[in-house]
Parts: sequence; structure tokens; C-alpha cells
Amino acid sequence: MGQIEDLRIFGIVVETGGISKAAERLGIAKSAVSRRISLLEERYSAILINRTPGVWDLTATGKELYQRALRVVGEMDGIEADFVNTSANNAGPLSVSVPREFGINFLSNALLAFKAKFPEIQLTIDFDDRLIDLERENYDFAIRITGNIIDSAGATRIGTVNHRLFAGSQYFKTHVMPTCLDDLRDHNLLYFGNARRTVWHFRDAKDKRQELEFQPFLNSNSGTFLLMATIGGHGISRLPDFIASEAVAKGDLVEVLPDLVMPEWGIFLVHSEKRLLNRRMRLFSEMITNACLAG
Amino acid sequence: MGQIEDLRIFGIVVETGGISKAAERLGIAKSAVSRRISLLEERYSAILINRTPGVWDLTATGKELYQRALRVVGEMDGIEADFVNTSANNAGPLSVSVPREFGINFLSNALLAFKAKFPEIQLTIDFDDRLIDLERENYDFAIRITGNIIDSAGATRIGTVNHRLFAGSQYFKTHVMPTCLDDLRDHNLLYFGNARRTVWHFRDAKDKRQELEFQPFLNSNSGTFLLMATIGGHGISRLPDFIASEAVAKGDLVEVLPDLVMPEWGIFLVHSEKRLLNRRMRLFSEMITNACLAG
DNA sequence: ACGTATTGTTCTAAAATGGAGAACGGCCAT
DNA sequence: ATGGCCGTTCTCCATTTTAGAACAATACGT
Repeated sequence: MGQIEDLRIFGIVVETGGISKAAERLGIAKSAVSRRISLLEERYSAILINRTPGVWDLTATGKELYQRALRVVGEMDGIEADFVNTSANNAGPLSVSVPREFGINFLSNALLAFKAKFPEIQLTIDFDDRLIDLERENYDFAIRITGNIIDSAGATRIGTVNHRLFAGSQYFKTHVMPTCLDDLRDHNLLYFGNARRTVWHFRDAKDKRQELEFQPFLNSNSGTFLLMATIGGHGISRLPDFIASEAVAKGDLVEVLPDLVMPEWGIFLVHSEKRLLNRRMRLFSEMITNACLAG
Repeated sequence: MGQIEDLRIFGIVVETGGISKAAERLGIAKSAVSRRISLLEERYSAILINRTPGVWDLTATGKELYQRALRVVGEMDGIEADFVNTSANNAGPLSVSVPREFGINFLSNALLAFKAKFPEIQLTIDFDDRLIDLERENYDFAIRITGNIIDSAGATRIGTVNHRLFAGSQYFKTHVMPTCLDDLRDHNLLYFGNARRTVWHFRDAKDKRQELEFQPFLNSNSGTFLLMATIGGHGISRLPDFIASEAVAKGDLVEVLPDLVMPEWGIFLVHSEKRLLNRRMRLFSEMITNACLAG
């Protein structure tokens, strides 16, 4: 029987206004309650409650200890609520912002499996590419995919996205296959984004930096659309694994200049630094990390 | 062995980076430490530390629990520091503002006895009649004597001061003894304060309100000075018990119009509402309350 | 005043808990 | 292979805690 258990009992004694009533609420013998209070008074060398039959009077010291006890017991109950493993403890909301196509193409199964495993978690997934304010918009997590390193205590790198150049499988029946970077200028280049001119970065087989500045033939913020355009023979595009992998497997896409390596992008799981992770967040974090590592 | 004791042990295991080192620091067997950690992991259904000989790795859950544990253990240690009765826990400052003459005449012995009983308390007593700002001037308590009720959560009424009218024992050898309130106008009236005209309030034997408006013959903010002037035959004054009682006992003063009752003043012990009472403050509060009740 | 009910305290025996120490397996350096 | 150190698990025993009974104090009704 420890300090905080004694304080918990003391609190209930104060609230019920009697040893017998507290014993009833706690489901233990009144003699045990009486003894815990006496031991507490002994430890603190102070009468906490003046109590005889007919007289019940919380002392000033007792009042003060009660206030303090409420705080520490509340803190302890919060820990128990967050860490003791029962499904009742998982109940509650969890909201996550996920890049649209990464979420739909790559994470759908994992997200659905998570929901099935923890039905008591009220899961909100927001498929949205915009940058969100975790604090103000009350999200627990955001998943971000970026070529930049997010240097923040609230951000964990959980995976990697690789990009490659692709054309449709029928494209080189009517076009010349490029053999070096400059050959790409002779083709329509399809760009993920919105730019009049832009740059793709590479490293060649000797690890030497290369870059191609070009005017996009087509701009789009949808990787799925660019995939379709590429498969349809409209040009050459730079696509991420999670968009391209299935079409590659089906033979709808062929890789262009496979010796050129493009910079990896990181998948980051971000939460607000001002929040302690609760249990649901922790369960989600573990799941999503495993899903991205397995991907 | 309770929840918080387990968390305390867990914290030390994390900080020392090993079961054996923690056991050494705690002065208990490593098997006991190992068992407490295992029980904690069982309770929370989570591995907190990956640990085999040569591998020591705090898990994400372990990291989070450690942060939470620091907080609740710190809170508990604060309570123990404030409530467990050892002189080491009393060490520290205590500063009190006391009305000058009330403090010197009435509280000196109690204050000195308190200091003798708790030599580890750094006691600062400021004998000063001005109103002080408890927060800004960093006082733990102020004692105030006033005819008004202080209605504040930080103020406790701890006693009463009664005033009476007095003259020197030789005064009525050369003056006519007053038999009613109006007779007082024929005498020099000595006033505690600073006024051109002022009022004394009374209740007579029938509990009827009476008042005397007068121009003071002598103004002073020192009750001790007014006592001396009264004993010296310079007039009639209204004096508080704590100033007059000794001279009355010695026969140096006689009471004037004893059937008239003046309003009681209250003695209040005031502390800042923004502060939790620490142990020293509580000890002082109890002492000063008993001293004023006994007075 | 007396009897009854309720309260909190204290005591005793039984149950529960927790620590110490020994034995064991794993890992690392020599 | 050997020795040292680590953490784990088991067993025994000492300590703590609890339940229930007995008792004293108080309040209330007759």
C-alpha cells in the first residue's frame, strides 16, 4: 500500500464525510480505512480530520492535503488511463491528416486494418495535401512527404519515397528511347506541381549530381492523373513508388534512364510538440510506422 | 508497494541505464528492481525497456511513461516535503508583517517561542503599521487589526481586540468624573490617528448606538505614547486591551464610562490567495492563532 | 434514565505482498 | 574456453495489510 493509494483513500474519506461511507464506496473494511488515515496522520504528524461519533471536522492541514491529493491522484489516474491496456482506455477521438494520394494508394489498407483492430477509437482521416496547423485545427497527427528534412521534436521519419522516370509501355514504339539526360528535352515532360519552368535533380551511376531544367508539357497536383497520362502515352513523368509500382508490375509502365537516381523523399509523422502522446496516438504511431517500413 | 513507488523505481532505472545500477542507487536487491519493472510492464501490457545483457533500449512507450512519471513523482515529492514532519522539511524562510505595537506588546513572546521551537525556520518579522502587498513584497503573512471585516479567502480571523476609555489613576483628583457620553466633551480627548475632527462609536447598556464627535486634543499613531500621556494625566483616551491591560493591573489606569461598549476589532491573519500554504506557513498559522485565542 | 443504532478505534489472526539471496542463462572481452 | 557482468526467475521468510470482532462514544427515541 503506497503513498498515492493512501491519498486516494483520504480523498474519498473527505468527500464522503465518514470512514464508514468511504469504506462502503471503496468496498473494504472500515477498520482498514481507519488505519490508513491514522497512518497518514502519523506520517505527517498532523490531525487531518477531527472525528468522533457525531463530530466531523476537516482541519486546515486536512484541507490543504486534500487539494494536493486531488492533483497528484488526478495525474496518476491520467497515467493509468493512458497506459493500462483495456479497450475502454482506447475510446476517444484520433484525427490524422494524410496526403491524398499517398493515403488512398498506400495507406488505405493499413488505416482500415487499424480501425478494425481498434473499433473503439473514433478515427478521422483527412486526405488533404495542404499544410495544416496541428494545434489550431486540433489534429493529433499529420503525415508529410517531403524532400526536406523536418527537424522537430514532434516529427519522426517513418519511411522513404523513391521517384523514378517512367513512360507508357507503348510510348517507345513511336518515340526514341532516351540514352542520356539531355535526350529528355526531346520529349514532353509531365510535372507534378505547377510551374512554367522547373528542375529535376539526379545522381548518375558515378554519384555525380545532374539536373534537368525544363518547361513542363503538363502540370498536375495529382499523381494518379499523371500516371494515367503517362500510361496513355502523353509523355515522360517522374512518379513515386506508391503511384507507379502496380502499373510497373502490370507492364503498363517502363522505366526511363534507370541508372539515374533521384533524391529520396521522407515520410514524416508529425505531432504537436505541445501535446503529450496519449494511448491512441501511440497505437497509431506504431501501426503507421510499421506500415511504412513494410511498404 | 504502490503505483508511485513503482514509477519512482522506473525513473531511476531509466536514468541509471540498468537494473543493477538502479538497485545500487536504491539500496535494494536487483531482483526486487527487476520484479517491479516486470510488474509495471505487465500492468501496462507494454515493453518499457528492451533489456538483455548488452542491449539496453528504452521503447517509445517507456519514454513516454518516463516523462509522465517525472511529473507525478515530483508532485508527490512536493507533498512529502510539505507534510512530512522533520526539521529538515521546515528549513526555509518565513516572513511576516505585524502591526508594530501589537507585535511588540502582545506577540513578542509568542514569536520568540516560535523561533526557539523551529530554529531551522528563517524568520523575518517586520513591525510595520503600513499596508503591505503580500505578493509584490514577498511576505508569507500579514497580521492586520481592523474594525472592518476582511472578506477574502486568504484572510482568517484569529482573534479580537477590545477598546475602552481610560484616564490616569490621578486624573479624577483634579477633574470631574464623566457620568454620560456628553460629559466627555469637557475633557481633553487623546486620539489614535490623525484628524481634525473624528468620531468614537459606542453601544450603551441598552445596546443602543451612540457616538461622540470631537476634536482631538492630541493625535498620535503610537498606542504606547497615548498610554503614557493618559497615565500622565493629559486626558482621556481610547486604548486597546493589549496596550492597557498591564497598566490597568498595576493601577495606573482607571476605566471611564465602563457601561459603554466600543466595537470590537478583529485580528486577521492574511496570506496571498495565489500561494499554497507551505509547511512553515502552516506551523506559523497554528501558533499565531493559538497565541491570539489565548490572549 | 435507558435502550438502540451508528460511528470510529483498536486488537488479533489470516492473507497478501515484497525483498533478499541463490541459481541460471546470455553476452562480451580476453 | 573462461571469467565477469548483466538481467531473470524462483523460493523462503519477514513484513504489511486486511477482515472481523470487541469496544467506547455519541445521538436519538421512548
